[in-house]
Order: sequence, then C-alpha cells, then structure tokens
Amino acid sequence: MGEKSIQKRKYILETARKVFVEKGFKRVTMKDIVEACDISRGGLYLYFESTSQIFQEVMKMETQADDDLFSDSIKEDATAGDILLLFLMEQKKELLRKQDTLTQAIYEFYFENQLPKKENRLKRQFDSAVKIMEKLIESGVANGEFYCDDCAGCARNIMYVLEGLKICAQTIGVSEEAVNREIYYIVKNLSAEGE
Amino acid sequence: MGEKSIQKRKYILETARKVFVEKGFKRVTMKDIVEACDISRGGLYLYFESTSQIFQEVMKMETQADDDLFSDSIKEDATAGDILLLFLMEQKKELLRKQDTLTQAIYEFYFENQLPKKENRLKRQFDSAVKIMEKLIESGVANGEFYCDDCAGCARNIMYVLEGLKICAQTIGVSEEAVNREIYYIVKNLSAEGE
Amino acid sequence: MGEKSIQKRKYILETARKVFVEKGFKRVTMKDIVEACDISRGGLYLYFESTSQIFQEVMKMETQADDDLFSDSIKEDATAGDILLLFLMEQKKELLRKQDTLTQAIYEFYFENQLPKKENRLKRQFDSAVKIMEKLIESGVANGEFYCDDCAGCARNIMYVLEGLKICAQTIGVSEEAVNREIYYIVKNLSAEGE
Amino acid sequence: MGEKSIQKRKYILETARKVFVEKGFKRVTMKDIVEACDISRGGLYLYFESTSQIFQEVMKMETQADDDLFSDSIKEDATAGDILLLFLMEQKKELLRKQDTLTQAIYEFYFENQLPKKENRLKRQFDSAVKIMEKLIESGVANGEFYCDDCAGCARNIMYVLEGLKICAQTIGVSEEAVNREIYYIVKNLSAEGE
DNA sequence: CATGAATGAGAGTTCATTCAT
DNA sequence: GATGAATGAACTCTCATTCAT
Repeated sequence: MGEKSIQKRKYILETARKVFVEKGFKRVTMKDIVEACDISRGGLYLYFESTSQIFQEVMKMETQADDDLFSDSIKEDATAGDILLLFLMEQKKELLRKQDTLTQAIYEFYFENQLPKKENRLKRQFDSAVKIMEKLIESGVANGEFYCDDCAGCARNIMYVLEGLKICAQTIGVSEEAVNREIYYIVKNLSAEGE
Repeated sequence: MGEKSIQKRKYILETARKVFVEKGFKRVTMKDIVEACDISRGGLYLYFESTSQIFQEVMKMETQADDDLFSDSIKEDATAGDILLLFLMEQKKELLRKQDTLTQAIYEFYFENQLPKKENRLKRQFDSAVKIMEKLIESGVANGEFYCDDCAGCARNIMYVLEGLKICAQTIGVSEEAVNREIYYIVKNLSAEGE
Repeated sequence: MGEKSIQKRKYILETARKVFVEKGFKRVTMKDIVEACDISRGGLYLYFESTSQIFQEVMKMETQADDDLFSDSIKEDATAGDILLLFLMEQKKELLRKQDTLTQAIYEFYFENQLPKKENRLKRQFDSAVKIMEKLIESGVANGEFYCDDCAGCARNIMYVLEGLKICAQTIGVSEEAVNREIYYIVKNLSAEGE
Repeated sequence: MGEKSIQKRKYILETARKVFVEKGFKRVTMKDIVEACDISRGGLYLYFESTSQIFQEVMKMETQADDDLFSDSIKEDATAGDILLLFLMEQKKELLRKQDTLTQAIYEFYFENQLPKKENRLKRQFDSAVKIMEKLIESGVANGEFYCDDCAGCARNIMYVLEGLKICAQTIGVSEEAVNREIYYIVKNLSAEGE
C-alpha cells in the first residue's frame, strides 16, 4: 500500500469517526461510511472489511490522540492539585459535549464484543487511569496538598464516579452544574478532610 | 380489550423481556419476538407496533417489580446502616449477574432514545434513588450511625459510583472483589470519618 | 404450510426447472428464479434457501416423474427385446432433445457436490438402471431372445455407452444417426452372437 | 510481442491451468488467476481478456502435450493388443486421478460454449480417437489378434464407454475395480469372440 | 509494459410491515 | 382477534473492468 493509500485510509477513518459519533456503533453500516466518504462500495472493502474493524481502528487513532493531549498537559510543572483539577476539567468538557464524542459508540461496541482482558482497550485505559490517579493522589499527600488514608481506594472511587457521570451523560443527561457538584465533592474530600 | 387479551399481552412482554436480556435492545427484531412467543407475525402487531414500544412496556413492568422488591426489604425495622448494606448487597448481586439483566438493553435504548426529562424513566429512577439515599444517610447521621457533612453530595457520589460499576460490569468486566472494595470504601467513608 | 403453499412450492419448482434446463446449474441465481416465478425476492426465501436446495428438490420431482413413465411402459406384456428397444428409444429421445433436459444442470451440480454414496441420487439411479438392465438381459437370454455369457458386464457396458452418449450430446453434439448406430450395435451384439 | 512476453504468457497459462484443475471452469474468476499468478489485475488483461479465452489457450497447450505423450508410446513396435492395452491403461490412470485433471473444467466449458464443429476441439479429439482406435482394431484383426466384424462400431463403442466412465468418475465416482471390469470386458469381447 | 486503486453492477439475505382470509 | 404469506427496501460482499500513473 503506497503513500497515497495511507492518506486515504486515514481519510476514511476520520470520516468514519464522524459517522460513529453521530450514530453510535451498531446502527452504522458499511453503506453509511461509503456514503460519508463519498467513495465506491467496493472501494471501502479495499481498506477495511467490516464496521467492527473500522471502529477498532478509529479507537486506536483516538487513543493516540488522547495520549498526545495528556502528555501535553503533564509537561508543565504543576502541583498535584492543579493537575487533578486540570484532569477533571478535561473530563467535564468531554462529558458535556455530546457532539464529537465516541463514548456511546464505544459502549455499544463493548456491549457486543466482550473482548478478553488483554485485547480490551477500554479496560486497559481504565486501569491505567486508576494507576495514574493513585500516583497523583500519593504525590499530593506527600507534599501536604491532599489528605487521604486510602489512595488506591480513592483513585478507584473517583474513576467510577467519572464513569458513572459518563454513562449518565449519555442516557439520562447531566447538567454542567451536576458535574461541577461532583468535581467539587471529590476535590473537597481530598483536601478538606485533613482539617 | 378482554381478559384474554390482557393475558396475552402480558405473556408477550414477559417473553420479550427474555429476548432483550439475551440480545440487548438494538439487535432485537420483531421477528425475534414473534419467534420467541411462537405467535404469528401479524398477531404481534395487534398488540405492539415496534420493538421500541415493547421495550418501554417491559421496562414499565420491571420498575413495578423492582418497587415491590424494594418495599419488601424496607418493611423490616432496621438501622440505616443495615438498610444501606442491604441495598448495596442487592446492587452487587445485580451487578455481578450478567444473565437475567436488562441493564445493557436499557443503556442501548436510552442511547438512541434521548427522551425528554419527564418521560425518561431512567432519570426518574436515578433521581429518586438519590433522594432515598440522601434520606437514609440523613437518618443515619441523626441517630449517630454515620458521619457526613454533605448528605446530598454523598448520596449522589454513591449513586454515580454504582452507575460506574454497572457500566464497567457490562463493558470491561468487574470482579466480585472489585465490587466489594467499592462497597467497603463507601461504608467506611460514612462511618469512619467521624473518628 | 397450508394447501396453498404446497401449490406455490410446486409452482416454484416447476418454474425453476425451466430455468435450470435453460442455464444449467451454476449460472442460475436466486434472482433468476425470482424473476422467472414473478414473485418477490423475499418470497422465494420463504420456501427455499439456496439454488442448491431448489435444484435437489427439482431432481427429486424429476425422479418421481421418470419412475412413473418407466412403470407405464413396463405394464405391457412384452418380450425382453421389445422392452430393451423401448428403453433405448426413450433414451435416444432424451439424448437428442437438448431442450427440456436437466442433464447438463445435473452434471454441473454433481461436479461441485460430490455427495457421499448414500445421498448421491445419480449414483443410485445409475446402479439401479444397471440392475434392471441385467435382469432384462437375463430374462432375454432365458427365453432364447438374446445370447450373452456375461449379462452383468453387458448391462454395465450398455449403461456406460449411454452415459458416454449423454455427455457427448451435451458437449460435442451427437447426431440422431450416431445414436441409432450405437443402439443398433448394442442390439446386434446381444442377438447376433448366438448364431 | 517480445521473448519476455511470450515467457510470461506461458507462465500465466501454466498457472491458470492449476486453477482450472482445482476449481473447474465456471467458478474460476479473473481474480483467482491474478492471485495465483501473483501479477497485477491490469497486467492479466494485457495478455488475455477473459477466463474463457484463457481456458481455450490452456486446452490448446494441453492437446499438444497429449499428442507428444501419445506419439511417444506409439513409437515402439508393439502388437495391436499391446497398444490397445497401453492406451486403456493410460485412460484408466487419467480416470482415477481426480487431481491434476482438466476433465471437469473441460466439460463445464463445453456446456456453455457449444462451439460449431470446426472449432470444437473436443469433438475433433473424440473423432480422431475413434479413427485411431478403428485402425488399431483393423490391424489387430488383420494379424489375427482380434476378432471383430464391425471395427468402426466397436471403436465407437469403446470410446463411448470411456466417455461414460469419465463422466461417471467426475459425478458418481468410479472405483478402480469398476474400471478394470470395463477394460476386461472390452478386451475379452475383441479377443474371445473368435473361438 | 505494468501496476493496483477505483468503480459500480449484481448476487445473497434479512426483516418490518401489510393484508387477504 | 389471529394467521402467515407476500412484498420490497436495505445491507453485505464480490468481481470484471478501467485508467491514471
């Protein structure tokens, strides 16, 4: 596959992403993607063989993009509290914009593709986020910013709350105020408890 | 509609429930339900006009059943701590059994049917659960069982964690141990903080 | 499936037969049959699920029809020589009319469906024809009509010649004269050798 | 067309032959051949324009190869009986090996390409085989090896039996024993009748 | 000469939905 | 009320064939 094909492949994935954002995972057909990309029916099959495959590649792209974003924000020399707040704000932004989010599609995909642990990107992401959160809290505790006597438990708690908010945002709706309240509750618990 | 029709209607809903449990919401077709019920294609349309309508009725049935269960456990005269634990154990049971659960189907349904607040049964349930949880915590605080200075925040936090666990159970998988840890974390936070 | 469906099923098979006669087996698509029957795309699938299945049913019908024809001619009280000639004439008629013959389709079908002996209708037919031919020759020998010292071998020889003529008729073409010559050769060999 | 092109042409035909041997004629697509040859899609079209054309060229090659084989065996100074037996043994070998045989593909090709006599290679081959067989029998009769009062009829009979065996081998299957029986029957008839 | 990406027609198959009985 | 045959739209996937490079 030449240089050109790589470009086109990327173009398809980017276009398909929009389709998944709009329609979730299950409702998307090869035809939808063909039409969105404005290519021929057979043309798509030259690059991908199923919506499932396409979606997995889209998620792969997404993860890379996310990682880039993440590392960008970490570069700065900031306190644990700053970083935590930054992270939560990022999550809030993600939560509130229904548009341009793969969240729903990802859930749908994993509903019907219960991948074994190793291949389950979602699981790996969740676990690694918990790990990072734990380190962050620990470092906050170390320099006196936070008070917490079960950093691992707290990290998990925060991540589950975020997951809860995420799924609620996609199903019952969540107001910005509600998200703020939860963030405030989390931060307060970490900082205030020492008093 | 005669007595007989009501029976049949109920029969269809109960059978359809099994189908939704097994296949989620989107993948279920009218044909699936017709076949599961062993009735005629046209026959189904005399009672319902779409899988969406059927699913909503199934959820209605479900809610009533849940309420019954709920009130049963509340009957007993128990302390706030007992009730909270009972409730969390119930949630745990629900979480861990993948079988016989509408959870996934419900999420799928709300993904593509973002109902306005009033009709959004899921939202009403969530909100009412938060309310009940808040009352429960308040009563626990009142009689010295719990320590908590933001009962509403805590109630919401607990419910979001449960939602988080629920969606994780359906996508990345959750071990019994992991659920126990979260329950322990919640209970500990409520009781231990007073020290 | 009601009375009506049976009629329609039969109608489809009869119509499909014409299509197979015209196009052989491989080139026939479900669409061809749908169009020939002037029914809907989905309609055909209510009765059959593939061209292969349809073709097998057509062959089943055919066999029954053949058997009927066969027994009709045997009814008469005729000498072995008469019956043999009658049979060969019947084969000749079959051979020469390209139109209205499933021969080619049958060959094509068995090319790609090398069925195990038991299910191989073609094999069963061939073997039973050999048996019948053998009996016929034996009875002819018994009453002095024929001379032959290896009835089984002769019966097989005749059947292979007929098969050879059949495939030649479908590929390189066979003139009526050529068929006559072969029939004459067979009959002569049976009768003249006694002199 | 340069030397190089001729080589490539030959390479394509030889590779295509294998494909036809494996899949018959109809099921073979240009794509199959392109992939087997590991050349580009467009490249194949520079040399041939359809599977049909390719197949005809493959058959042409085949015939030349066969002729070479044939003349090789005839070179030796042998009796008519020897040559006949040699020929029948050769046919038997051909019959029994399903692998590496174009037989099926050839039948399929002629099913849908009822070429006029002149271009019908298969017909020319059959007719010439009959001629040669006739000469052979005549020479055998002349030197007292065989007894036969209708050499042409006998030659045709033998060739039709072989055709019959060939098509049976491809459809209902033929055991080595069965072929032996037929060969024995043929030879016996030629030699024994003189007694 | 050679490549291989691209096209689009066409085959298979499944279902929601209707309607005569 | 109830049936289930029938329809037709929609999707998936495969190839012959072309054409810019």
